[in-house]
Amino acid sequence: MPPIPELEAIRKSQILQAALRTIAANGCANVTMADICKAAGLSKGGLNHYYKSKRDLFLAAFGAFFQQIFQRSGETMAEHADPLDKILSFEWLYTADDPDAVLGYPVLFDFMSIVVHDEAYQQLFHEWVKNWLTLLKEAIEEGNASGRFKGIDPEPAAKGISAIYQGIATRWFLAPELHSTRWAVDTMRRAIIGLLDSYQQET
Amino acid sequence: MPPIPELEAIRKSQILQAALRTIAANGCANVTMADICKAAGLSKGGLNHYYKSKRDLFLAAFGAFFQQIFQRSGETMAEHADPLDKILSFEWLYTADDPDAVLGYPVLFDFMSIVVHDEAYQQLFHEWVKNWLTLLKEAIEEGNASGRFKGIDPEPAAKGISAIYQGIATRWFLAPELHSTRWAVDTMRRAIIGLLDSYQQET
Amino acid sequence: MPPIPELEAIRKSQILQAALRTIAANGCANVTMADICKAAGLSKGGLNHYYKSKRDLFLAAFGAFFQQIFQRSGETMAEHADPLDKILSFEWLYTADDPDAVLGYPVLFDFMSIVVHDEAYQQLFHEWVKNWLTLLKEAIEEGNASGRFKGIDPEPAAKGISAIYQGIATRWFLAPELHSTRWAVDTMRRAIIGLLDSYQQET
Amino acid sequence: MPPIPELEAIRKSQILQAALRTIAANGCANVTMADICKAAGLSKGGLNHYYKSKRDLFLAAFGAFFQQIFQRSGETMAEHADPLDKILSFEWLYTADDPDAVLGYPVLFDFMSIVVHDEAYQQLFHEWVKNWLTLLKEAIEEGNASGRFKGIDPEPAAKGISAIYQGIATRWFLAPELHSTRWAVDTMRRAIIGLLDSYQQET
DNA sequence: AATGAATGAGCCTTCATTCAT
DNA sequence: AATGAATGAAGGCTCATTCAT
Repeated sequence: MPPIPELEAIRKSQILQAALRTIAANGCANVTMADICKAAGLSKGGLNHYYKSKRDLFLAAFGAFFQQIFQRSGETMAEHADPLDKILSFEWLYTADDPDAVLGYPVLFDFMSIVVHDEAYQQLFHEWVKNWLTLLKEAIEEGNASGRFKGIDPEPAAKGISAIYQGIATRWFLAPELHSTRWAVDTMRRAIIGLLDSYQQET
Repeated sequence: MPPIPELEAIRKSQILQAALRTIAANGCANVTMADICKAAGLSKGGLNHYYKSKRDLFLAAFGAFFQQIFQRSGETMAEHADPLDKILSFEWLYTADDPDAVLGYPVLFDFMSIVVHDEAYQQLFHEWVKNWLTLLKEAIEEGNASGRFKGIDPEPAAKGISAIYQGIATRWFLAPELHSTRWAVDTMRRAIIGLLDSYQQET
Repeated sequence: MPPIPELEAIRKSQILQAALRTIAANGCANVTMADICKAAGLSKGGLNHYYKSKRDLFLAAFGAFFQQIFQRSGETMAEHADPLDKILSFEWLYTADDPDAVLGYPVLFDFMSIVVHDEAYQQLFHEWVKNWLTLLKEAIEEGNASGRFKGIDPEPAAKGISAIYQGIATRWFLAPELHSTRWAVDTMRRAIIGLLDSYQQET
Repeated sequence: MPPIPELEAIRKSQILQAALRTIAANGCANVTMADICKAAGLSKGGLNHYYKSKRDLFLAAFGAFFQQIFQRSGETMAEHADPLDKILSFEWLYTADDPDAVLGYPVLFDFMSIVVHDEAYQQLFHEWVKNWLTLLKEAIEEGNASGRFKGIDPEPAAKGISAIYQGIATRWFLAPELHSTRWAVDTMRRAIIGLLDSYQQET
């Protein structure tokens, strides 16, 4: 009988966070199990006790990552009352000193490059996108219901909003010399508002 | 004293295209030099004669890739007279049976995941973005000059357009079950037009 | 101060039988301590409590194995009155549905491959052979005494009988498609009787 | 174009013999690829050039081993004219200073312990047995034809002879303190002649 | 008596790179 | 210009063993 019943959960979280940190720092392709062991403060065998293979560990780590991002997104949205404000609430994505953002992008880009060739990763990506879309659709429907929006079609609009966030993020993160945070936030608002307007139904 | 002076150029192109095909098919992290040799129909030594290291080869391959995409973009733009049409002319990016698009995305996602951790790749990304922006800015300025647009600020608008293209492409390519080509094209037009409108100056 | 003094003996037997089952199923080279733990229904630490190392455990397991086979052999022999019948009583060795035979051969072949390189195993093999020879020599001497045999030299004859059993067993077990049980039993009888005859002293 | 066309065959033979030497010396279970590399005078990568995996290499090594033994057996048999002499010609198997015998047994015992759990090895064992049987059956049939033997059934007799050789070899090699070469040769002759006699048909 | 978390040495395998020809 | 044999470092994974509880 283990002295600490939650030990497994604690260790797993420890390992997963260590893995994400290491991936963010070095890039998936350059991360070795030894790196993660060191970051997690565990031996090879100790890590193996919790995750049977590198692939297992990586999938779990990415899963945890998306879980965190999703939770953060929901919380930030909930801080706003106005539906449009909710939709525009993701500007923390363009905050250079936000750890979630700064650690998240390297992980995300690595992840996407793997998605292309790996079905299990595709599945994860799928779920993440759907989670994000759910949050956005709820905000749009709320706006439609309250009269704040005029019959915006939630499905394509949510997908468009999410795509815009990601497109701007890509530029902002990968070519910061060319794309200021100011530009990112400003462009995001313009493009999203423009897109939403295009869906508004004249009465 | 090469008997055929162009041989080097021919071989290099042969190798580069083989590398790109292999990268697109397997993903950078899974590509071995042996794979590329096989695809190029050359031996290890033969390949080594032209590219001294894997890194050299990959950088050259990505360079060639961006060169191709840039040329394609310019040509497609030039087919249109209206500045807005030029700006919207990249919808071939969402064409499932376009070889440039279909082979291009895997390469691009791999590329971006490396950019995060590699300065030389950052440099390349930078140039590619700037090339793309130049094309877009020219179209915007042309529209401003002709009165088609009303004083749109070319710099941020071009960056925004380019980011929108990429954001939608990411979704369309990585989660095709959720994002139809129809949605991609439609959303791209709505978002870009909305963005441009937001920059139009009322007189 | 063990609450149940026999517990140690019970546990050890439990472990040894589990080890033998596992060895028979997978082959020594493929057996892990974890396999044996699972088969024995014990944890690593529990097993370690009784056997300090894999080597210890294996030696004990093989010892137990030979003990079982020896006992079985003696019992079977004792069922027969005639010395020749006693000598020929080992045909259970060629019985496909005899658990001792079917589980025994994999263990035995593994054992012999180790004997070649390990002195402690050699010792065990030695003892096993000697035990077997003792049984056979007793039967021969009994036959000599009763006049059933005519001055057969017990030592070399017993060794020969034992070797014949084993040679036929090897073929019968490892290449059953080529060597039927019928052939095994028939050949064993012919060869052993032929050998014994060759030792009979004409008067 | 390789300077020495036979290089591959030479290297492979080099590697195979090195592997057999190492297996004979240490036992399959204790042989590492590094051991074989050292014995073959090759690096890990060099060895990998010729054999893609340990399993591949081992199968090839055992194949070569049986090939050698088979050739040796045929040659030795051919030195004798009389069918019975041919059949009894394998006494080199009990020669302590015969390299084929002394190196061969460790390999053979290792091999048999693997046969139990591995189909590919079973196949090899099968072929080896069949080859051996073919040699023996030819001699028996020759004896039958010449009148030296009287209608001995070649199939079961050959199997019996072969089994007797092996049974005696097992004892002689694994327990040499108990089984002298003199005993081995003598017992082999007695048992084989006894067996053959049992097959002779009275007229 | 028994658990199972943790260790770390060791092994097989891959692969970029070199170099004699 | 081109081949492919050879190198050796590095990585993922296994597993016997230890030990705190």
